[in-house]
Amino acid sequence: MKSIHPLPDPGGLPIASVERETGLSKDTLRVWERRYGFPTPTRDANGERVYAPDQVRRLAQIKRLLDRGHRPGKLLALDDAALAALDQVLGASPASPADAQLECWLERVRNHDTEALQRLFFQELARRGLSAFVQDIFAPLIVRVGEAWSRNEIGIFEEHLFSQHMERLLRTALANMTPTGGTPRVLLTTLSGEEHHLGLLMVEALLVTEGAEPILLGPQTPIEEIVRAAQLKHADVVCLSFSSAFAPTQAAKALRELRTALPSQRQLWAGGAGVKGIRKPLEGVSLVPEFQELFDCLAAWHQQA
Amino acid sequence: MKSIHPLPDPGGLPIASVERETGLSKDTLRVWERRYGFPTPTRDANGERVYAPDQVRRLAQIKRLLDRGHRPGKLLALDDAALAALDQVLGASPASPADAQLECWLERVRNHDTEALQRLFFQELARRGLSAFVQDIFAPLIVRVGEAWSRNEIGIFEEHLFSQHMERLLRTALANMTPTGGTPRVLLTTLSGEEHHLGLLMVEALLVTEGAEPILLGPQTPIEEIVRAAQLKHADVVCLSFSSAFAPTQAAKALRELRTALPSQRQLWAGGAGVKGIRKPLEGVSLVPEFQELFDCLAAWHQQA
DNA sequence: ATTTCATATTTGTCTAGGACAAACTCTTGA
DNA sequence: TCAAGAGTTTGTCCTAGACAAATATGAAAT
Repeated sequence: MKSIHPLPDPGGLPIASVERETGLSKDTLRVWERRYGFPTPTRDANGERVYAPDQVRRLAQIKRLLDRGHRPGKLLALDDAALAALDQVLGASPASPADAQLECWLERVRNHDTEALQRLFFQELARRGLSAFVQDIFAPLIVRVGEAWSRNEIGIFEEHLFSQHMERLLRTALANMTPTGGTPRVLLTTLSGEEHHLGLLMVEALLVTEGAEPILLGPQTPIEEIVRAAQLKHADVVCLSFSSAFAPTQAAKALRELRTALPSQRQLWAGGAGVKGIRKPLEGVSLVPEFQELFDCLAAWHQQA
Repeated sequence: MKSIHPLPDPGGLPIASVERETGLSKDTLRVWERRYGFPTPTRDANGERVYAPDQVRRLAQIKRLLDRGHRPGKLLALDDAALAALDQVLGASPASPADAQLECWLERVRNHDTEALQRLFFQELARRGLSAFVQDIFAPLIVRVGEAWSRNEIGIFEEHLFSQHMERLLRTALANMTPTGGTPRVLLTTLSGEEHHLGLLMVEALLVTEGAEPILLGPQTPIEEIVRAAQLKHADVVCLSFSSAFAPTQAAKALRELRTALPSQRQLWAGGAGVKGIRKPLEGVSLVPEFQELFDCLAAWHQQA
């Protein structure tokens, strides 16, 4: 019974922690080491791998690029500079008007200035409305914060404080809306193993503004229970959220399983960065990598009904 | 990238799915098979394990009993009947005056009647006030729901729906209070490995009603980040929450470590069912197994200041 | 009768390569 | 421009041994 968090004495992490932090399985971590010579964990007195924090961050960075479609063979051969360059390519993408604004938010996150964040939140919410706020500010901001963390620009504490504060604000905004009786009824949850739940809140916000009725189930529901919940709550649609940490092949597998277990008249939608890695379309499953497609799905549902 | 013959047979599951559904790691599943002769998966054309749905259900049941404190060696030797019997055992709780009322709430949870729960919530909140509501209704109710789940009286779905709904209601109630500027400033979080976060919300509610200023950091913060957060946010107190699922020895170890890493002028409080198993008092750490003690701690702080 | 310590058992996670099918890339031919 | 085939890359699964942390057991001491 090895302890789960072998208190990082020298600041190195054991393989289980690295799996949790990066979303790369233990098997993958070991096989990369064997094949590509990276990462290069040291060993503790017991012969077990100990990963340096720098390498963990690098693994997280590689994982992000992997999710964007790059291949391991290429990425693992690159050095820090080339990796950072690739990271910037997409990050600095279109110097969009909102870009400077996001940087402004990010600065507040870095300084853990919760009061300023709160002010910005209500200001932008009033200006844009909930739906546009979530799409233009909130979602990109979460991505940026994740990137900033993997680049070591902010710590776990800043990331947690940001998430917690944003969750509170978003829930406050949602509390004032009355979502009863709309259609379609959408069951919202994540699969076991997926911990990120801010995505669910964002989807809930969009659904509410579109007049649908979300049924928020919280994260980590086993497939069998999702099926039962959909039936008992008379859901028209089951919508799952996948973060980029969720392995696309696992996601596809689980979706296929769920699709066969679910009565065919209930639709199945899958959203989040985690579905971008699914290339082949799955029969009877609507993939919703971007929020925009969510509106298409809603429209299609209404037309069908 | 092994795929998993997704559903060739009517319902055998590959090991990865069983891991996801039961929460037992692949390693554990394999070593149980080796040691105890259970489970007994068949093999597909490819030599890979295929688990029968019945066995998966049984594994989930075993996992529940495991979390309740039973040991694998015993459980895996039992047959279906004995296992079911163990599931029922925990039954009779002491009949307290509020007992009938809690039973009434519980009935609503069983029927996933969210509207009735919402009505009850606001009714009781208005009658008792936030602080008494949390202590007399909310906290005991969470315990009951957990028990009901482990007795298999309710499913994961009902438990999730309840948690999610209660979290929303509690946050709504908290949103209307203005917690700025109070003392002491209390940093609220859980350690890595501890997922239950409703306890944090409850503590937040109590602190707010007492005029203190909670700083909610969300769950799963590593120790070094807690130290940094306490410093940067000028927290007077660091308060951690431990659910009963958290091993007491781990908790004690982590608390000792945190205590030495934290400047001595910052107090350290540890609350929740998980600290009840800590026998020895820890120097410089206030153990707060019940909410009542939280008020004592607050009073002591004010006196000292 | 309870606490404390030392010893024995139980139990989950780690290790090592080898193997293989699915996913992906690249070529070839219409 | 697309389709089919051949070749490469890549993640997950396999076996079986090892070991430390967690827990149980028994003996000695308060």
